[in-house]
Amino acid sequence: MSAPSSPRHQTLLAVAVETPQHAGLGGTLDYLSEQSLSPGTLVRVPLGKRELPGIVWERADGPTTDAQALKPIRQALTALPPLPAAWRQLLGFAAAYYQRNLGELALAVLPPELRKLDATQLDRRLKRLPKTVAGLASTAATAPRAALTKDQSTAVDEIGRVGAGTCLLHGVTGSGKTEVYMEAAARVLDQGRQVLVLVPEINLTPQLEASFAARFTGRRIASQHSGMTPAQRLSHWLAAHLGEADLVLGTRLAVFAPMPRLGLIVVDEEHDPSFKQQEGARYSARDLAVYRGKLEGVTVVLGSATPSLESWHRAQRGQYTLLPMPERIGQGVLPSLKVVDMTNQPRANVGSGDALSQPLVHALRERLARGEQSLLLLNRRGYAPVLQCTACGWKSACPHCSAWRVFHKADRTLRCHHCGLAERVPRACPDCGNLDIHATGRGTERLEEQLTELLPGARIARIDADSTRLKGSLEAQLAAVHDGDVDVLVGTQMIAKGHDFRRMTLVAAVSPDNALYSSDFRAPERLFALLMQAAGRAGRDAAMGARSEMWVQTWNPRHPLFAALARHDYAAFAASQLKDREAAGLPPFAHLALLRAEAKDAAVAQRFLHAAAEAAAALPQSASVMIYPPVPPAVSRVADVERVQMLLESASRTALQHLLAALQPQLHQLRSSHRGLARWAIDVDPLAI
DNA sequence: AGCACGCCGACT
DNA sequence: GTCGGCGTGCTC
Repeated sequence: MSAPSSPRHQTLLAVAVETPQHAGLGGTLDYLSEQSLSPGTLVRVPLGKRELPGIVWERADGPTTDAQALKPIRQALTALPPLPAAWRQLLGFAAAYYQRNLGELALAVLPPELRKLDATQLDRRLKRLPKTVAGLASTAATAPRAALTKDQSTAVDEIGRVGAGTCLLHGVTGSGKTEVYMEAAARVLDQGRQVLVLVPEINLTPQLEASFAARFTGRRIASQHSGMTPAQRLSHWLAAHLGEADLVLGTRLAVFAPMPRLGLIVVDEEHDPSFKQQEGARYSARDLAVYRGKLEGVTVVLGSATPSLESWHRAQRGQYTLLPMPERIGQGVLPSLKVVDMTNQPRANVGSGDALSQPLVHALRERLARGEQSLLLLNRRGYAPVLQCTACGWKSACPHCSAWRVFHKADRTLRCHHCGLAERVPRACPDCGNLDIHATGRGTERLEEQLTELLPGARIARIDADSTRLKGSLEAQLAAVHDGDVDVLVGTQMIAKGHDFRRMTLVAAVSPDNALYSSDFRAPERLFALLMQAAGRAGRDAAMGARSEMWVQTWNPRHPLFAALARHDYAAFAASQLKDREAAGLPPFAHLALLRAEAKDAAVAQRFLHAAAEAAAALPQSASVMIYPPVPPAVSRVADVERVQMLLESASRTALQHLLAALQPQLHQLRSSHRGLARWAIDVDPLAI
């Protein structure tokens, strides 16, 4: 006869478990355990009929749930050192700030492979770890090191001096920011501490990895990005967590890598929108990096040639230490700006889809004759953004989205860039049978085609999301450009990032105007960053730098953005933008949150948000928060799902936070009274509104 | 979110 | 007679 649940002493544990927020289960769940486990311990717990991974958390002295009903944990994975207090604090803060369930976020940022393991499997992985860790040590030949410039060594000294604070390293392209990161990292590594480096995109990791590997021969470098295999992700993460890795390099999710000896955090290209997660928990890895720095008492270095206005503003107010590096290394000169006033160009030239003005074509021919390279930027892939029937006015609308389908000439398809629907392009108008369908506007494919006509014999290449779909093709195409096999390169913004083209003496923005008057309040900031970055592609070679040019074709030649760009004057641009933002009550002078709702029927989403607005307005916490009426976003329907969003705005971040926290439970309730609502989500500090 | 239970239509 | 549609409800 077996005694059911002997009165053995059972301790009460709070466990963070992956329960979606709409499950109505907040914070942590309570479980029983035979042994007392320290917070941060990975456990496996029963939830309903399932067994899920969880993390032991600090237990708030809340009401003790009916102890009889509590279930015991299934397993404690004590072979893994507990996730440190600083990590738990970071996750606790992030979950609260971005309005997500703690367990959902905490488990989501662990390597997916780790969540699946039981104690036995974990033991096995940990036994094998020393071997993988040994493989992390850089075996690259140590690169010869150039002496630091005065700006660089000043910056490095400042970073060392700042202690627990944030530095904004404002260095123009080519000023050698990477050298500063590495030198600052070297000092920290020499103290036996770890360094975390965040980059915006996977594409940029191999490059930086190579630089760090060459600078730190023998050091163990771990990576964290979504391009790794699950097994790699896990072993590199374990190396970070166990303090076996010296450097951790990765994309935004790396901000959550536990590092027991953390001594420095670097965020490269801190202005890059990729640091903001755009689905699920919409966190900003850059902002969390700053918070983590404070939490762990380590220096955070934010680097950019064109800082985000948020960071710049903080630097101006003395909250961040500004480290300016205005000079390019090796006599590199920034290219001079040529603004083509499109209002002065012959109509025939600009009317019918010709993207290029005569002066620009002339400049391209000059480069061609001299054997130099040119780069043309056009932020729209495909051949033409829309097809139109000349007889009845039919347009190539997507049946599932409120957007036009883009004409891709290469494979004769109409493609929706929102839902992915691709169909063969119709030979005649589907509505009236007219054979004359007109391609309106231009994308990179069409620009490439036009260049082929305008520059006979020139070797023209195109790099965009379509031309680089296959793995490794981006690298191959970039290599072709480097090897001089390309005269004119056409591409979207993806080529403006991080690649140096030594023989490039002309960079042109073909059609940047839409960003100037976009409804997206960050569009000018992004355009300026893109153009500065693109300009930085040219003129790195001192000999060629002198005749390097940045061209801009615009209908608004007097726009102050171009004046600032001509002087490469980020500070002036930022000042004027900040003035606009202040006048308009936008970040960094106000704090924003979006409440988004999705439904098959737009009216359902509308009603839900209206109810949410009423509920919010009735809360005492809404006192200093502006609640705007729900509106559809620019593209309101995607894949037959209608979207509506509501803006909340406040001068006080805390006030906004309090309102969101108070509103959340009400939103869960409202959901049940709004049948047909697909989902809702809160986006704190949204990039676009 | 999963994963149950639960109550109505076309098949071996 | 059962297999299975997804509506409703619960998970410490």
